[in-house]
Amino acid sequence: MPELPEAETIARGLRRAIAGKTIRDAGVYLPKVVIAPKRPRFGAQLAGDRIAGVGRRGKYVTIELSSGRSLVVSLRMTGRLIVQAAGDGLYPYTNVALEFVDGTRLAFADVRQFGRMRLVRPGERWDAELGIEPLGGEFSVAALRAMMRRRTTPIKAFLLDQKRIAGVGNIYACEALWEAQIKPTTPAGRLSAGRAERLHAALLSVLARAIEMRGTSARDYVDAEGIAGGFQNVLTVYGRAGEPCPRCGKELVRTVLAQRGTWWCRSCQRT
DNA sequence: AGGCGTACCTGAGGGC
DNA sequence: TGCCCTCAGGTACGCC
Repeated sequence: MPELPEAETIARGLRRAIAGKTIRDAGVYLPKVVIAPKRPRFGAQLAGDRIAGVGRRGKYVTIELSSGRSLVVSLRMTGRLIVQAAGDGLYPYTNVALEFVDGTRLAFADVRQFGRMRLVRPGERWDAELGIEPLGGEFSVAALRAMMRRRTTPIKAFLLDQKRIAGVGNIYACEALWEAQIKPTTPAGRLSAGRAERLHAALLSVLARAIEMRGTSARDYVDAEGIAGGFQNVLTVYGRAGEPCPRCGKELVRTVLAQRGTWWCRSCQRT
C-alpha cells in the first residue's frame, strides 16, 4: 500500500479538497471494509457531520469530523481515497463512498479489497498499538537504538513492524537499508552505533524526499486527485534486480525476507 | 513476548 | 490467443 509518504500526500490533498464539506450520506458497497460501526446505518451515523480536517498516523489516513469522531482509513496494498466532482460516476472498485451535500464525493476504492475503514469515537485510542512517528520529534537515534536492543529479528522485518516505527513499508525499508549500507538480514539488535545512526538518518532522508516527490507509484498508487507520485523515478534498489548498484556497480539482487521481496546490493550492504 | 507463516483478494505480466 | 504461474506500497491471526 501506500506507505507513510503516500498516506501523507493523500492526507494533504484531501485536506485541501474536502475540509469544511458536510456529509449528506455514505454508501457501503462492500460491508467487510467497514470495521466499525458493525451495525449498518453507516450513512445515517455520518449524515450531517462535517469534515473538520484530515491527518495521518503511520500509514493511516484520518478524516476528522466536527463531531469529534474520526474516520480512520487503512489503505493496505491498493486502497485509494479519491475526490470526485459532482455528477461523476462511481470511481472503479469503490467500496465505500462519502456523498457530500455539494454533490461531490470521497470514494474509498480498492481492487484487492484489503483496505479497511473505521469510525472512531472522540478520544478512542485506536492507535495504541502503533509505534513512533519517524518524522516526529521523538524519533531519535537513541530511541531507535533502544527499540532495536536485543531484537533478533532481521533489521528489514524490524523496520516493517508497525508497533515499533509507524509508516515504513517495503519500498522505504529497502531504500533506507541501501542508503545506510546495511544488510537486510542483520539482526536488529546487532547493529553497531554507527550503523544505527546511519539508518536513522537514511529513514528521515528517504521519507522526507518521498513526501517531497508526492510518493512512489510503483504500480497502483495515486493521490486524492488520482495523480501518480514521482519517487518511483528515483528509487535506487526497489524493483531493480539485475541492474547495477548506483553506488558500487555490482548487480542488485532480489531475495525474500519476512515473506516480502527484498532488493539490495550484496556488495555494499555487507553487514 | 517475540518471531514466523498463512490468509485475505484481484489483476498485470511473463513464459510457453 | 489463452492458460498458468508469480508477483504486488499490508496487516491480522494463530502457532511455537
